[in-house]
Amino acid sequence: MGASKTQHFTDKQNEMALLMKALGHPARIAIIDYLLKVNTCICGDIVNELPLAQPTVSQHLKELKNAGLIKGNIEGNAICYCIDESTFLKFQNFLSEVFGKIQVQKNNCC
Amino acid sequence: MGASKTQHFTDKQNEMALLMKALGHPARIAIIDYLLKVNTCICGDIVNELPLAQPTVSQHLKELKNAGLIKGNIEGNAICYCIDESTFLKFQNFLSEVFGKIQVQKNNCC
DNA sequence: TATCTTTATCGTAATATTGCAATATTAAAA
DNA sequence: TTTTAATATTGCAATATTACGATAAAGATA
Repeated sequence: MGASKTQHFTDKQNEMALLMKALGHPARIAIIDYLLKVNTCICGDIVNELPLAQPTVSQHLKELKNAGLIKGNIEGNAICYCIDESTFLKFQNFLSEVFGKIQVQKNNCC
Repeated sequence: MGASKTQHFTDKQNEMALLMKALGHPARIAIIDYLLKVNTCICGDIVNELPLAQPTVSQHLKELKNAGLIKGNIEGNAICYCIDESTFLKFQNFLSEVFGKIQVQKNNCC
């Protein structure tokens, strides 16, 4: 089929999965890496940083934006992109719960 | 095309993306949630916990196993699955770096 | 205004993912 | 040995993703 049966899962599970999926491509990880490295908004040179054609980069940026992981504002004839910290913090909270449970995992037989 | 150009990205970026991708489906998040909830290995009732057919669940389990997020051992005529803590810890380390950089992000214009 | 620069969108091809019915596999139980 | 139970694999259809050339859109610049 190809379409996930999202209606059968909790909102939290779906939300978590969407964030993970948005980061589930090396180009999008690279974009986030870059935005973190420069530690500021980027108005213009993301395309040059990636080994992909401009339409492809634009598409990846769109997906990150849809997931709420980055923000983009029009800035003259360029677009200014940066990390959306609030979504990352929410993501971090999700993951803290998960990792917290892992710490106390016991009785493994595998 | 449909195939990612993984060769152009760093090993770390590709590794991170694969883990994210493996968790980028609500059914797989639900499987991890369940394994964490029961806090032990599960030999048998994962299929009943999910609103999906048995072959579909089996496929999701395979993907989680390929990504190293869960371990599975043959246990009689059942399979015993549990969280692979070492992979999650590696994942957590990756993410700690990312979230650490987010904390000090400044000069945002968006 | 005409041109340049930058980013987005459209269209399309190649490939991947999701889901399940049917079937296979494997070991326990009868 | 036959049956039962649990999980995996195969095969397929529907849909999604990835990538990019061509083109559009929109502001800057000459």
